[in-house]
Amino acid sequence: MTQYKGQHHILVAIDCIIFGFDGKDINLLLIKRAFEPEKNKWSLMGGFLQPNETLDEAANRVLKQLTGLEGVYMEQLQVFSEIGRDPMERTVSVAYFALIDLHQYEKQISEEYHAEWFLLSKKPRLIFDHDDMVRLAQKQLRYKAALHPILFQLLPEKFTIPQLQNLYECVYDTLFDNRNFTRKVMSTGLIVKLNGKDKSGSRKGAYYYRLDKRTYKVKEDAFLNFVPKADKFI
Amino acid sequence: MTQYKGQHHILVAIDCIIFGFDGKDINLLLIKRAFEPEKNKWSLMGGFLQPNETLDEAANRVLKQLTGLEGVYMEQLQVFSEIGRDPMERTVSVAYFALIDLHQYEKQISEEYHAEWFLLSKKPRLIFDHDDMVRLAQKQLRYKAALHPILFQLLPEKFTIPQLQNLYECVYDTLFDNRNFTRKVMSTGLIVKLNGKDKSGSRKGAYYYRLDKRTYKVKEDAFLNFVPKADKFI
DNA sequence: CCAAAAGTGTTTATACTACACCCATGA
DNA sequence: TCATGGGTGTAGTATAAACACTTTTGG
Repeated sequence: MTQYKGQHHILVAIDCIIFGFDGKDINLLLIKRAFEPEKNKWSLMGGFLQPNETLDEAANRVLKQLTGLEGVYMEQLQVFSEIGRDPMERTVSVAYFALIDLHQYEKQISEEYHAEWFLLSKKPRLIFDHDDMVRLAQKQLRYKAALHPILFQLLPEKFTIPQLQNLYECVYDTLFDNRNFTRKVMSTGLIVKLNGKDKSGSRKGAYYYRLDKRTYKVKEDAFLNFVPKADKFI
Repeated sequence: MTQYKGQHHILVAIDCIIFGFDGKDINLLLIKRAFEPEKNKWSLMGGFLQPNETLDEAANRVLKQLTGLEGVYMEQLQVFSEIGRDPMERTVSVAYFALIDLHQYEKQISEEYHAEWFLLSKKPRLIFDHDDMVRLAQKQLRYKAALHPILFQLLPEKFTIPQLQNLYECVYDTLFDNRNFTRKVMSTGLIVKLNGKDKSGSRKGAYYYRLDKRTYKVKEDAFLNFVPKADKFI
């Protein structure tokens, strides 16, 4: 077989918006770009699509390079294709966003990229259109998390309800009633109480829970409602 | 400025899943592919991304070529990037889905593409991964329409409530209670009663309504609930 | 006057919201 | 013993669901 004649071939990149939760705040993993243009500026972790991989594979490859993690929650966000978005040459970039428990993050792996976690509220200005990508990812995170239980992906295996509520409060930048929140979460059957307690947050200690993976698979796509008046925040 | 060295440049295509509503059923606009490979097979309307346009612009260009319509509802769906998806050469394709009132469709424009409307339930097998694209678009249509009033895009300016309900019933392949449906739609303030009646569907006739564009702009992103137990259908 | 679709209200059940006190513990 | 965060219940309100009859009119 021959090729399509006279068509313009261009670079296809992927960029990953990597969100992490440190127990207190939402963070964003950024690198110092290693090559021109915009060398040494803060940037999302990215790369070019290779001939032998799909976009999902490319995104997972990039994520693994930076964090050492595999099997992470990740979804395609949107393609960015403004003509001058990369001043070097025409490049379209497929943005992915990923959610990880940042305590699983392996620092040594990322050091070769000069990676750093930034509070989402204090991130530096990024290169190209990466600020737009982050903004859109944040919006999508709020949208999706209002309907589906994806935020569990940001927590460790064992977590407490106050931690979970705090996470939701971070994402929506508001406070929820803890009685209503607990009741809603419990009513989904998504979490299972464990024996131990986490004593780091208080004298009394808060019970650990874990995800019920069976229920999670069933309810991943169901419409939930942990977030009162969710559409006000989106 | 020079270019990125040693990177693989590839073709970027766009493909449009165009949904229309004829008052009775959801339809899909397809063309007979005009060139090899898979010449004369049924296909989505598509094209290659040109150097001087963004993806959104490319999608709108393609849609206009085929239907003559501009300013149509359209959203980026997903990029398809399986390695062998186009046997001719590596191509990633950005799928868009569009919603149009098919009575506005200009037949003569499309004749040069041998375009035809197909009942969604009776569409032929399509080339490449276009069947996957249609399946995903259908899923996204159900998802989005369960939350946001996008289905109005499929109706003419003047429409009746029975028409609207019938449209929802088509999309979700189920029946709704007409009293509850009417009440919900009316309570949103999205539609305005007109004087005339549509007598084509019954002796008694059904009042025409139109969208209140001001309210529509405000509520486009709000979570609505025309669809009872929506998550059962997604 | 009859067939066929349009239009309209009420009751019940469920889900959501608001709200405040006691508990357990380590220092 | 006290300061701190964790855990729990109830009553009121709003929203959604289930349900059936009357209206209109062309033939």
